[in-house]
Amino acid sequence: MTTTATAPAPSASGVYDAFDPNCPTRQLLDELSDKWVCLVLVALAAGPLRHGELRRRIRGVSQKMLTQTLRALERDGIVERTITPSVPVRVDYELTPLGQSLTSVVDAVKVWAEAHMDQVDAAREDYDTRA
Amino acid sequence: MTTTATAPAPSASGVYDAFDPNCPTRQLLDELSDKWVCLVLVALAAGPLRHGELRRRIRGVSQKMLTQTLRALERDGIVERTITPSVPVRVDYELTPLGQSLTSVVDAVKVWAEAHMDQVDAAREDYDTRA
DNA sequence: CAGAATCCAGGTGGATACTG
DNA sequence: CAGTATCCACCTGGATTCTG
Repeated sequence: MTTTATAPAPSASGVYDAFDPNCPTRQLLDELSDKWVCLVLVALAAGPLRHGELRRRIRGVSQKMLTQTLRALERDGIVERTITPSVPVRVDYELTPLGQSLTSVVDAVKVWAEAHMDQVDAAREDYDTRA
Repeated sequence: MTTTATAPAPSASGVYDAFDPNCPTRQLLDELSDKWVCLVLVALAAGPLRHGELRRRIRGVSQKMLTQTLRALERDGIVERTITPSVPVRVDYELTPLGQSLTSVVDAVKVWAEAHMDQVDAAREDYDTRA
């Protein structure tokens, strides 16, 4: 054996399956299935942004959640953090190539939500009135 | 005015924007950005499944979360629930056309996670050792 | 401006037991 | 089998305060 000391390998081979609760992809899927992750990535799709710019773009995120989300994404190699040691420190975040591939995927979820909101609303109304 | 009694319209027009914390799509995005939603939809992509079959497929879901997830999806018009009043009641769940369009989208997230797990792992190791 | 640290209310979700 | 109802431990995440 070379790697995996604690993490139980997908299935001894190289096959990952998120349906398996012990597969590491299950945890990754959970991490990516997040409102903030989606919004952060989509916001960065247009280009690098500073911490404050992101907060202004994604209205409603607390500073804590934004930092937390960015840290996790940075650790996963999805986002890159660049520090410019100027007087007030300047920190920029931008998508890595890996991050760009993920962004196009999660962006679709956001787009879907915005595109089908009306249908969903109609369905809810129908469901609720039907009791 | 015709509809929207309580919900604040997107922006008086028909433009939805999940970046707006008051836009209903923000809440919808949050609802869809869920591990279980993703797994349930992908599981149903292959065809209708019963409650128990879903539980067996998505190992690790508690019965409570599965029911809760299915109810929300049903209300949103994404999943359809069919009851067959046999002796032990039979309940089948299947994707609606709306649900099918969403499934192809969230499936991509699951696929991405499974396809890039190695890269993410490598990035994490690098990040952690670099301290 | 970026972010680390604390405090803590409230939501999340698992386990368990019970109904039809 | 499908589903509801409770109980409750744990975690999430917002607000606040403080540092470089």
